[in-house]
Amino acid sequence: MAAVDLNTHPGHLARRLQQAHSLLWGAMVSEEITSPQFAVLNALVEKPDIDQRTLSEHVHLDRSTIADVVARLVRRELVERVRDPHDGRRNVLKLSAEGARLHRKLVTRTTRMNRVFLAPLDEDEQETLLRLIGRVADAAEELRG
Amino acid sequence: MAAVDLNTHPGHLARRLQQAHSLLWGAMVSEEITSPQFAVLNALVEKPDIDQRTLSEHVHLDRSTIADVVARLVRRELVERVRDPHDGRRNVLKLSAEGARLHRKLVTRTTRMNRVFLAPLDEDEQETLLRLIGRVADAAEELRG
DNA sequence: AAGAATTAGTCAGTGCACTGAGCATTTTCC
DNA sequence: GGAAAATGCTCAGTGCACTGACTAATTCTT
Repeated sequence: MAAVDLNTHPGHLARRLQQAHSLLWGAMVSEEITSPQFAVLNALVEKPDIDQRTLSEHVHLDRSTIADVVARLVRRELVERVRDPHDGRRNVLKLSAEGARLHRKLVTRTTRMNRVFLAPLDEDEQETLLRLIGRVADAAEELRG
Repeated sequence: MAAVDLNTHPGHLARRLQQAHSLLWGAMVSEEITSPQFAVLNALVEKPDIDQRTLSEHVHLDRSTIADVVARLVRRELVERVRDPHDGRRNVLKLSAEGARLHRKLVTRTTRMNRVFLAPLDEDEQETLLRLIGRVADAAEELRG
């Protein structure tokens, strides 16, 4: 059996896309805070005082990964994590003042970065790309959601 | 500053896409061999006897990561790695018989999996998605290639 | 031919991401 | 009210992916 053309494999392309993105992120947004960490900060701006499970649904990461990412943000004092007094299983999360400040700064940078990242495509193509990826990801997550 | 809609962020979508893919891969293709490992096997079918650097260009992974992935394939005896007698810096890689056999088996499975993964899109949309991702990834890799 | 520069690979360190097992705390059901 | 089920989190283990520092081998330059 002959070799396959990996450029027709969405998984391979997705990995390349993500990799290219994280490289550009490091150059244009932050070397300290990663894209998943930003996703967590952003979710906490939108919904303060949520627990880790709810957070994990919001940013589409599993509980273990969330625990790791949050631990790093806590270590940097960007997020506070306290046991919920009403339910001893939950950790309640909230942004620190520093975390909120950093989020504000990164929002403008990510906006700029996204423009550069998608610059090879025209407006319509950009919109199409985001929509199509969203549909495939939604459907696949549905399969074992 | 208000929170941002992560669904307009290509990096976040790319991560979700890749994650969803690797989940489906585990279910439909193999729990033993990962998608990057398959990419390496596939590259060695196409170009036998290449060294790790050349391989890393083919599958778009950096040298450290390639070394890890190849080490796992060597451990499973799917790939052989020997020092190039003509150039003592290089490792020459080749598939074992078992590696070639496994590659054949996985090619049919990945084809089936890709169909399922992209099923939410019609033919045109599938082709568009792959083309657009490819263009963005190519351009971004170009920036610091 | 000797020293400098380049090239291939390895290694340590960090971070993302999953699974599966286990622990503690609710909640549910009798 | 107490056993069983469900829920939230943690921990160990594996794999991908990068950077930066290092080693060894080859090639280039003079």
